Amino acid sequence: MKIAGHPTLSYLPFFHRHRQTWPRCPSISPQPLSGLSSNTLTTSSLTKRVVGSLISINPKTAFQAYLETCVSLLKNFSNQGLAREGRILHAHLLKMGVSSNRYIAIKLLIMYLNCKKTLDVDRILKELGEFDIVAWNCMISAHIENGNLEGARRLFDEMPKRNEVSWTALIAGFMKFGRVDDSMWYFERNPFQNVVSWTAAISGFVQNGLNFDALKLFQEMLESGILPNEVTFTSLVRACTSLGDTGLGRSVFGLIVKTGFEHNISVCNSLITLHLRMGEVDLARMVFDQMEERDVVSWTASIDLYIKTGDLMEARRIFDEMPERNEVSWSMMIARYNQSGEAEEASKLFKRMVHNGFKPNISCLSSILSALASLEALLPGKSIHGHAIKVGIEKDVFIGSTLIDMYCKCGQTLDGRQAFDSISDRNLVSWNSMVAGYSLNGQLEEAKELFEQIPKRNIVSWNTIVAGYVQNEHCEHVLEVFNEMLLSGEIPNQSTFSSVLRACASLASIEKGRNLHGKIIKLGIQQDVFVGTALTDMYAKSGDIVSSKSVFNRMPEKNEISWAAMIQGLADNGFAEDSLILFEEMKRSARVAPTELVFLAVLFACAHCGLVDKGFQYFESMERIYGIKPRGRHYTCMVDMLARSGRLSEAEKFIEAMPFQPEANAWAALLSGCSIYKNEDMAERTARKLWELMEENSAGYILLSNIYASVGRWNDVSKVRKLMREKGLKKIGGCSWVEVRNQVHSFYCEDGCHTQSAEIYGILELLMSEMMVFQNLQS
DNA sequence: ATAGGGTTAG
Repeated sequence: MKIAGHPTLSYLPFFHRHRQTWPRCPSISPQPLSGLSSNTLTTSSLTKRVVGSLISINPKTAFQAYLETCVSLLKNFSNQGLAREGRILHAHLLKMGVSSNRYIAIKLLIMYLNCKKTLDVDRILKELGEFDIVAWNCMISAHIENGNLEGARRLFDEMPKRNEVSWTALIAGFMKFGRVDDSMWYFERNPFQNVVSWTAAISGFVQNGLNFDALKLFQEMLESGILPNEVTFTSLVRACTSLGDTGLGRSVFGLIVKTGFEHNISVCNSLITLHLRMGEVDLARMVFDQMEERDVVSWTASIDLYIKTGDLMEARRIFDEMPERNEVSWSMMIARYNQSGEAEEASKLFKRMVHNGFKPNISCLSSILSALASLEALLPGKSIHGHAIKVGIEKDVFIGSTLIDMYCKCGQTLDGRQAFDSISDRNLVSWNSMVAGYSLNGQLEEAKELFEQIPKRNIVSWNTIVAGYVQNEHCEHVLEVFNEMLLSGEIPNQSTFSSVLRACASLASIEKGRNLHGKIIKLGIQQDVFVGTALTDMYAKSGDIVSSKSVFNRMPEKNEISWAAMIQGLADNGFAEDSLILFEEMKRSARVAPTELVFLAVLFACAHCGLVDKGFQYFESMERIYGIKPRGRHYTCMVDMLARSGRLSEAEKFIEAMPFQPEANAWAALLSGCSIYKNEDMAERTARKLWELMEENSAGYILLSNIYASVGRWNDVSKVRKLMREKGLKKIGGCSWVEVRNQVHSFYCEDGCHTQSAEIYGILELLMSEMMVFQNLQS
């Protein structure tokens, strides 16, 4: 609401000093309970308006501003059900002689209605005259705003006379709450059919996702001789946007130009989004540039102009500099940060949004919950959950699905499941999130069971379960699930291949991997970063470093994970020097900075080249140049590096000087160095340290017993083994496997695991005897 | 009566 002759902000300090001269006003705005529940109408905005009315030279404007202030207050009281404050204001208005002003009277009516003061409602209705249709219509709107559709319908039936506004209010009201059939019942019986009622129905269809029906209704409207206006077109464009039909969008765009509505601000706003959704960034920019006037919606829509070109910084600049922001602008920016993987910034922006008095709605809350999920921030997530319960939206699909994600990413699958169960209208995202949540927390059985129950699976469901098998190291089953997926008719995408290739990498199953590579090329998705990275990794892990390099070199886009895979791959395959050369190349040319993972590969390469000093240089540069705090694994790498090169006392000093508790593997690396370089004293010390750390970790015991075994200390070996048995720790058996006719056959240390082991041993014996015969013949 | 914003898999 703009007031003519509104003073500039520089007048404000003056009035702050004289605020007490303003006649006592009933508690202007109730103090917000917390940042979240604050109302958008703040005390300062009211003061500004009152101040404006006082110093305005034009008395007519001042009076208007005064009325508007009262109306804002009434609205505020009405929304919060503050009947007492409302009564005080009513008395004030009576004294000022404006309570009979029709505009004010109607607002008073709505206030009493919302505060459920039926007696006052009846009194005002009588004062206005029972046949005041506007008053009745306002009451209907107020009921609809509160979601009380039956109340609205009752009033509609009771009212002595109805006009086109009454009918349209009901049509739009039912649409707003998803009751399309009820809405159409009134639409068909409406005696006042005009553009507005038709448009209400069309936009209602669009709001409820019935885009095609909206288009059909539009056609019917044209056939019945009613001409569309700018509002009709805005809704129509939105329908095209949701349908994603380029041809349809173009023809509607053509119709708009032909009928001369292309300069309307709302039409342009919807067109910007249409063009952006169709991938026509230039067209969208053209519409935006040619607009004569722009509003919050235009600016908000223009943020995506930069998001489409991948320029998040520029989008943020637009957001910061746009002339006005509302809750949708904030939500949009928060969502974009979250989608770009900048959850931290999203969360910062959310705090600022609440601080600035904006009320986050469902969309915004689900974005922020998603951001908190990736930050694994349980407490803030819980507080948002609490807020959602307080305002009664915890059963919403979007809120519920993001709550599942948030709780599960924080390791709380039970709470996640509770969120899943409480969603009133579950969709595929809810199901997929829950399946993902289970497999993320190692509950693969629960994940499988839930996956089976999904009513209608989509590509994400399949990818989730495939990824679940990979995460939980059931790689041998991944290919079975993948085949099942193919049989179900689902076409795999880059995400699927990324997981399945990871399984092949850990199985070192080169044949399967090559086969998948072929499928990838057939589907034309070999350009994808994730696919390229997974292929590079798979070939490297399977020992085919030539193919690995060739895939890597051909990747049109590389991220930090791609570089890490190649650097690690080279080091693993014994090309440590090449690995370090590649790392230097990455620092020179890549657009991405080295990460923890890359450094781990680099340190590993140094350890295997014996380049201790260079390793130290890299280690030291991690924090100094790149701001990456070395983790336990990096320290272990360094200990290994020193121990391998025989610099045992340095290794021991290094491990003692660590800022946090070392990994068990670090001690094990040192111990292994001790056994290679025969340092009995240090071995004894180190073994004791390892003992202390080895409380519940069977891997540590195994390391220790292996090291004892390697130096022939069999007494100690049996001591360790005995201790393990006492503690109930089971040795994880070694495993080996072969691939025969697309099926992986696994063999474990314990005999007889394979179903055909008897036959296999029979054949083995036969082969052995033949070999013996052959050997005897030769000698 | 309208336009701009939301959740899941790698």
